[in-house]
Amino acid sequence: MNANTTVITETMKAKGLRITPQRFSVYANLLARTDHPTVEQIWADLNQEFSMTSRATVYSTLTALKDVELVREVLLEDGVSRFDANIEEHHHFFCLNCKAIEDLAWEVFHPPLTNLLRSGLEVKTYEATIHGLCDRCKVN
Amino acid sequence: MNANTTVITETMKAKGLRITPQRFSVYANLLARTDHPTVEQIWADLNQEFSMTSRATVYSTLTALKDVELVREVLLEDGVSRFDANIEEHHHFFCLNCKAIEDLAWEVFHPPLTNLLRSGLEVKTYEATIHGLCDRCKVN
DNA sequence: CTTTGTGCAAACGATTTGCAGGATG
DNA sequence: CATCCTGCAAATCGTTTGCACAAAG
Repeated sequence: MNANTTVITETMKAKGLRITPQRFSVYANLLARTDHPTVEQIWADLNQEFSMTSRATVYSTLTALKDVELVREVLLEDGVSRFDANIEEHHHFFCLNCKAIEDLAWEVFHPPLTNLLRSGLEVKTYEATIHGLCDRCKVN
Repeated sequence: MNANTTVITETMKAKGLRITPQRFSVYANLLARTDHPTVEQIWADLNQEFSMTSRATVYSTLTALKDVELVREVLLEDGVSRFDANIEEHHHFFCLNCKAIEDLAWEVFHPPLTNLLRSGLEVKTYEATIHGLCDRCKVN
């Protein structure tokens, strides 16, 4: 049990989550990647060598992690939910060609000019998505 | 056939779309509202008095309109696509309580500070969503 | 031991698809 | 009259649910 393992376990415990091998590996997998995987991708990844978890458990684990705000759900494409263990405030870059998703620094956008909003709207949070081409897909 | 009807027909023709009663009414319905309806809502609206179109046709019409950029698809909630005939650049406000969606002026956000982006990313478009409470849902 | 999680299979809801008949340009 | 659209039903796909069993604290 290395340091990282302990950190993950403690983080989950601190949020009141019961630790199981399935939950641990779903969260560890998500923490180790930055590509905003779908349930299917996480599930495939965890079951590559041997059966580790069912799809239904991946779903329920992600719901639990979302409820305690350890992961976020990202909706950029039609028909699939993607997940992100980066819970810092940030924006997203979406490659129109290869559909890759990348995190962007929060400072990339100035806060909204709330004086331009119709009065009556109460702002809680905001976030932006930039659509474009990543370096691999760009025609140079 | 009033002026508005002509405008709608001409707009569609100009984009190379074949005009049918179904297509006309889907687009006219979407133009007349600002609430970003789902397919189900458009379909229910058109079939209130008498049967006007099938769900499948609403889907295919929206796909056609999207392809020629007369409507936009908006993804803010899980599991449903919403549509918007406002094709001007704009942002969205999403009420966390009643799920209502409102268009926001483009100027509400300054353009992204592209110098803060990882070099290699080519920006095409961007848009932001503000999550908050609308006047009806806000506790005063 | 009591509570909560797991996994399977069935259920679901939104969207897509195949195809025969019908309308459009 | 050739092409494209419509509508129905069946199919698909992501996600949820019910339930019996197993594991966690």
